[in-house]
Amino acid sequence: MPDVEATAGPTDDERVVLHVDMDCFYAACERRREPALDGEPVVVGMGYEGGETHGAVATASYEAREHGVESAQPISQALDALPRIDEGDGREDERRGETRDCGEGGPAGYYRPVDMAYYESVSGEVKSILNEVAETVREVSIDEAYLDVTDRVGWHSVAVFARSLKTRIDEEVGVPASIGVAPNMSTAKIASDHDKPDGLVVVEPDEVRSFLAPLPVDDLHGVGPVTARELRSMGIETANDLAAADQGALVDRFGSRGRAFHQRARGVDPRVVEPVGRPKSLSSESAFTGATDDPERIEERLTSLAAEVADRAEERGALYKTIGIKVVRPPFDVNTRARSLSGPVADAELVRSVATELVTEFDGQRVRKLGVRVSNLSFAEGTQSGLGRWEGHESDVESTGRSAARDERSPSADRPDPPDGVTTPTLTEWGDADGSNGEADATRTTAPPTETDGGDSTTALPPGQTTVFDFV
DNA sequence: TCTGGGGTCCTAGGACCC
DNA sequence: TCTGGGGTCCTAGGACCC
Repeated sequence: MPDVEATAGPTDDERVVLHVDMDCFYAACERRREPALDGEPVVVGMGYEGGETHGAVATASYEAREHGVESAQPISQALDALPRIDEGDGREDERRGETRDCGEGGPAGYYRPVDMAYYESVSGEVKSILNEVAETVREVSIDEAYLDVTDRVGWHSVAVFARSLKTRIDEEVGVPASIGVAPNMSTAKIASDHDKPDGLVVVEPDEVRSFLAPLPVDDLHGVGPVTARELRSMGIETANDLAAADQGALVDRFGSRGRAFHQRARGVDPRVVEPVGRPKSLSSESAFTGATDDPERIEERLTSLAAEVADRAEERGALYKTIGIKVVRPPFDVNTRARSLSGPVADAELVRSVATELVTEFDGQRVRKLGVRVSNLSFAEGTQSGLGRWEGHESDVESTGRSAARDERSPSADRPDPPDGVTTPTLTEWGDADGSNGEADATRTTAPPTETDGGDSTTALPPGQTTVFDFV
């Protein structure tokens, strides 16, 4: 986070920031394609399949929330609070108890599994409207974005502007949004949340302090249950208390976050609205139905997670230098292990083999959830097809001398072997905006690849043969 | 409360280098 | 053998967000 002093450009008072937050987005999407759900309690479950009881609540409509269904709640618990409506599709017959017929009286709701592909497409429609009305848009998540409209709208007309944006999203896309307007991101975010659903709250610069003052500290972005509890133990209950607290004491207790809390409680947030950059990591995880210590199930699951992650990295043109796993043991013991390579790679088989090796530490232990993650990402300047090409990059070898790991997937049949003693560049450009990735390895070298020429892809490797690779 | 999945950022200690 | 201090990278864990 930049320092206040270090931030160039307009001061807080001069910026006009919108936070657009879709209301119960997943449920709204389900309603868009199934209008019969309008006005009904709708629960969208993650890791949930129709008729089942496992998984967790991703989104509950306000009607469902009224009956005690909450976000992140286990589906089994949601079903206790709000039984499932029997939709007569036959799936319900196998289940016991939780279903209630519509006519039976008592509240009941519609349950749907998450359909990310569909929600992404709806989100894309919303985001294209946002990008039309503002020059700077930061897409925070599938259902949330910040807009800086300082150059387009003044405080006198921003309410009208926001109102018409809401209407446009509703009419053109068919999902409701709440909007908060304020001189900075932190306050705009709180404002959008302040009158949900279908809210519109404008906090002008001279109202910021009084708007924030009475709010409980939990309402601040970045203050979760743990921090809120600690703040309360310091006698700090509201944003006003936090604003009045000694910043030094907050920093002592919360480190760098302490200063941000203090500032935001005072309505100061130096962050500038800018588009999100490249991802920093990619991961896939998956829970077992009940814990398992069966090595085959674990291996199998790990293999498919590794393939998923490698696929997604490839789609995005990402190379990774670190491969890691996550192992969650009952009751909820989270363990992570990671290993860094000597250079960035894009190699699905390597992800699998490293993940498999890392998980051996947990052999014989019961596992409830597994994850695979790649991090330390770097990106090719152009497309993935530019990776691993040797021709024409001799000069790069000299200038970068980089320890690029060999890219097993790259076409190599017609590629001349690199000269002895130099490394194979996997990228023509190492453009990382901040130079934080890769550059540090510039002086290190790795022996040229010695493994067999795998032909055109890793599939040419015999089963069980892993890539020859030296770890740091 | 029997807890899903995909991320970000921060911290702390250790290895290693100069 | 014991003494620094600065810097970077790596790993593991944790809080938080949607």
